Amino acid sequence: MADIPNKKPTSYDVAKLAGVHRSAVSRAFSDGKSISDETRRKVVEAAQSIGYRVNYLARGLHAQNSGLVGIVASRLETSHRARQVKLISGELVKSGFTPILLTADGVEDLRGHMSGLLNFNVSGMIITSDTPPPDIIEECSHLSVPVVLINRAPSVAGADRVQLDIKAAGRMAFQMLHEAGATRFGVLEPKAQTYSVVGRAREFAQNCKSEGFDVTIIKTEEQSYKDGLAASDDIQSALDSFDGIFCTTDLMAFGVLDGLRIRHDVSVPEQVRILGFDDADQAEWSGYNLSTISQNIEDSGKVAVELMMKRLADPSRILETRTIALTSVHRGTTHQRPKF
Amino acid sequence: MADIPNKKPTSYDVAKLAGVHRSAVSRAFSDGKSISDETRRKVVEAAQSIGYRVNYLARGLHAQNSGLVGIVASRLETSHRARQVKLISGELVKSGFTPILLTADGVEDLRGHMSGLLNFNVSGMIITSDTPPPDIIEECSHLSVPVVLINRAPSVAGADRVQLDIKAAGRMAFQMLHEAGATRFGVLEPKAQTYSVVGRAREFAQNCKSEGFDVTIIKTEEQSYKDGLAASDDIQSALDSFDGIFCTTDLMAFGVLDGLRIRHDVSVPEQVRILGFDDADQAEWSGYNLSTISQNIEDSGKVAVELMMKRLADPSRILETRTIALTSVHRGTTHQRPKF
DNA sequence: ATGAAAGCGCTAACAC
DNA sequence: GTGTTAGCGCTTTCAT
Repeated sequence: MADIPNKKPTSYDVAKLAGVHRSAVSRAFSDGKSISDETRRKVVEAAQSIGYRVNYLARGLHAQNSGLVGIVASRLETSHRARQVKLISGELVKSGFTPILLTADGVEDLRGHMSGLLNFNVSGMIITSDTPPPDIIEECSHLSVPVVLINRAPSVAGADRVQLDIKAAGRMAFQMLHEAGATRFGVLEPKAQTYSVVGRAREFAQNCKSEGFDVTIIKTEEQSYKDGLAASDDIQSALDSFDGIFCTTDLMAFGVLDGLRIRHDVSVPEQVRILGFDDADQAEWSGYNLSTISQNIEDSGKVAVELMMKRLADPSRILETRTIALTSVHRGTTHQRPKF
Repeated sequence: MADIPNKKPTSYDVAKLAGVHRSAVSRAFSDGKSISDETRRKVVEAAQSIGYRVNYLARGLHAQNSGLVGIVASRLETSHRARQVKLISGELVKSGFTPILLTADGVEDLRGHMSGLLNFNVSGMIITSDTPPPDIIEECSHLSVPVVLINRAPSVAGADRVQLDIKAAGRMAFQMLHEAGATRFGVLEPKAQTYSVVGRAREFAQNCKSEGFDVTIIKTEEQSYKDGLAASDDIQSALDSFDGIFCTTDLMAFGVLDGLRIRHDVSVPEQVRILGFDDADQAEWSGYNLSTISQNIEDSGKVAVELMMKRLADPSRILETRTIALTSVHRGTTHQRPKF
């Protein structure tokens, strides 16, 4: 193994060694080609001996695409997103693709990344960061590169999408809190435009109203732990107005819980019921035991890849939006004290 | 628009449109080539009008590599790892590479992924899952593909590595707990072989002993929240033996804290001081306020990419191991009650 | 500064 | 079943 690492061996080198033609080498490494067992054996052996491997780049030059698929994700550091990306990545690999992961926090990143991915002749893109600018979506569809959007605003056309059912989310949140005995509702709504988060806040409020209850919208800057912590002050300062709060992300719910219990000595769920959204890993930790709504991201990963493959198979098929089921997760912050 | 998405435009199409040769198109899109402003303008214009983009796959066929870099990560769903991957991915992009993300939970996955990456002529790989089998490392170095290992056992040669200073970690953990007044120590050590985690447990124990203190090793199955929770029972059942516990991952520390406080009504840090490791996002949440040791993963991402690029530039340079600085993070579980 | 031509490593269509 | 021959889209000498 003290070889000088020369140039990488090519199919030509293998052919020479095995005493066959380059095309035989190619056949040996592709399925369903007509080649004798004997030849294949010789080729594989020769290949192994010099450490040859098919160059997918060269192969992809011939096929119209590379088998690479771009994933663009934001806020990868959150439990929910990380799990989602892991799943998507796994699904892609399972289907024979190779995932390129790019993280984008902001539309400009996204645009740059999508543009860059195009240069790699990706087979498709799965976006779970921001909503891509229409012109770049346009460009993708022009180049027949499937784009699948996960939980992004339906403001742009030209992409398949997988989405949670926002209306169902709002309704489910209302019901869970209501069944837990709440009648004076509050909901956390981030100022930053995150379509899906803001959407469920609105739907929730809508539900409360149409059922004849009061709702207070508590504005937050963003949608993370510290925003929930800040919101807990608002809640405390008007505690009489609330006995049920829908925190539109689990992260905010954790902040609210910590703020309420530690800063303000408010007891959950006795004084206020708290409901999250996402079913982050921490939701089931004993310290939180948070009731929440789960997005079934296992499905969403599968579905995203499925939609991509369908469009790959038939680029002219009608645009599809698939809805992901929600599951209510009843834990300690809505019904009773956490039990251990 | 309603164009039929034909084949993707090639440099030839652009050339024809701009009235120049294909090579001029190539020059227009590479830096530092001699081409007149006038020609470049024409080319760029023509390219834009038909939506041409350089095909990196074809380009990479010529250059010996693709600009793709593989990242193989395990346990992506943990805050620590997700942050790390995000950073590495960002650093790579900043340096002009494109990250392929593969998640591997287990050595067999790893082997398969590394092998697959080789087919893409990746410029390098950054591994932060398991320790790769020697033969595949061997193959990489034979093909002059740099491999950088992050916090993996030094049992294999042939790869540059970035590592936290295990000895320093053990010492720092001892000091932090000792300075917080602990004299009867415990340390959580996962059975599963995770080099870095087990290593710091051992070093910690070593330090306690050499300073003349008792240490109890508390075995855990793995290294996550539920393992910490389980360990809290062991701690409780021998509470007199402990007043300072080093939880070798933050995740376990959270479990220990929840178990101690909720299940067993033990107060931290009065009865027992708790120290974590990683500085996960949740460590600074008010509910935990966990004292811990931070790995400065910002650095580790940068350094990993740097090592990769250095080896790319000079494949024969001597193998390098870089050590990442540690920072002690004093919060509420070692010194005093959390304040708010 | 530009065009011509060769070739990166592989696959596919065609003969035999 | 196997060899031959064209390319896939791009870059890079080498002339001019």
